[in-house]
Amino acid sequence: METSKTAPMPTIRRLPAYLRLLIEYNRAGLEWISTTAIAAELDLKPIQVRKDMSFTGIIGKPRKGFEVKESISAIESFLGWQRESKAVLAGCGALGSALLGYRGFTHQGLKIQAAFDQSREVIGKTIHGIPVLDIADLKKYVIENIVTVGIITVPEQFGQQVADIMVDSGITGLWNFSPVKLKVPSNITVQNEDLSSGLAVLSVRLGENQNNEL
Amino acid sequence: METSKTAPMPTIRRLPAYLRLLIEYNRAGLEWISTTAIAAELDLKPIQVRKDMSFTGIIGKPRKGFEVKESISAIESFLGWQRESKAVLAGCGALGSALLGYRGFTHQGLKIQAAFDQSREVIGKTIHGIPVLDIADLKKYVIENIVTVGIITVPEQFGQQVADIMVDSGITGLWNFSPVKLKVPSNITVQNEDLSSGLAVLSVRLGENQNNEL
DNA sequence: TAGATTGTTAATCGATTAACAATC
DNA sequence: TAGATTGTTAATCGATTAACAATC
Repeated sequence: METSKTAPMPTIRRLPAYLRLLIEYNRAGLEWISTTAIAAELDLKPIQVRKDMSFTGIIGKPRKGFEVKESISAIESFLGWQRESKAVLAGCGALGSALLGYRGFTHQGLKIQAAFDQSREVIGKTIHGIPVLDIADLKKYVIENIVTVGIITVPEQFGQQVADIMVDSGITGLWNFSPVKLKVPSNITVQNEDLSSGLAVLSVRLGENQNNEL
Repeated sequence: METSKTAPMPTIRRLPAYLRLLIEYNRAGLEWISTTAIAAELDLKPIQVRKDMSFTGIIGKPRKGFEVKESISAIESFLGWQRESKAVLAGCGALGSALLGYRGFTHQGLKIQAAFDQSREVIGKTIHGIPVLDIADLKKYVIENIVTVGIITVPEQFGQQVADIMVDSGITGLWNFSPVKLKVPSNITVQNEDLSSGLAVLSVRLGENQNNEL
């Protein structure tokens, strides 16, 4: 059976920006939004926004556009953000702590329930209201609490090790902020975040611009 | 004149990972590396690595591959990472502080010289060795120190305002971590980092896998 | 030599964009 | 009604991959 094809990754990556805008519109009391408006706001082409929206299954109305509230639900549901996934975070350094403090995740289907670290100095404490536990207890915690997502913010050299523990505990989704290519079984979903990629793009584009200005 | 075409963005985004691997190889005392090896390590196809490498201008040797040291220079030079760009960071919250603490930037052509904030509580202090100044003095500082890159880690509602100040000060590259579409003149390079995009991809892929397992 | 690896040209694949009829 | 906007099908564009001769 040929079900509706899964959305292209670039589409998936753009949806959160649409969602943010829709929520703003909703807060402002607006009931309809056109892809023309979304595109203008986000510096995209209307046709692209329309294509993207179509993947979520929502249907618009000629002349009016899309119902704001309905679109919010459609995107949230498409992304699986209406129901929360339980997550744990390993590595309470600067970046880990920053993520623990990010309140937006609650609206993005992610509930960070506990953080883990090696260091005596943070174990037992609380960061932004989230308890920090001994990393030795991670497996037990994950099994008892049916955690599905693991966030990895440990230093590079511990990345693989922590991933192994998480996978071994039954976690199936890894959000990896360490600059290591993790080796995991094929049934595990890994999403890598790599700041250097973005910096590389910035650097190259800055260089190009400088040349153009000569 | 048709100079060598500029590299595709996906290529640029992959180069830092190659660079990291090459540096590891170099540290291990290895002198040559093949694209086959790079690909195996990073879970890519050799042909893709070869194509990517070709954009940096480096030339390999049949049967041996690429000279490690030479490749490091080639990528660093391609990315413009051998000479440092001066940067300032605005917004010393959790994320901003985390970035200030990231030591890797020095090898990636980025020198964060100063941080700026609104809050009396942090102004005058130092975060990871970097002085925090009053955001009111940003313009003066940027002009005096010929800063070219601005890192934006302020809360959403201040993003545009801070970008305006930076652009007004003469900064030409913005690395934007606030989830706002910045409106800036066309000669300004903006690189947006958006955590929600990555989370969206993770969520969707996790959802797909769950379905497959039923 | 044999064979691993390179660099280049061509084919394929997938995402974006254009075109346009349908709708209110 | 006129015209803005939708949804869909087709064309274009750009990145990835395949094919293969050249090299050491």
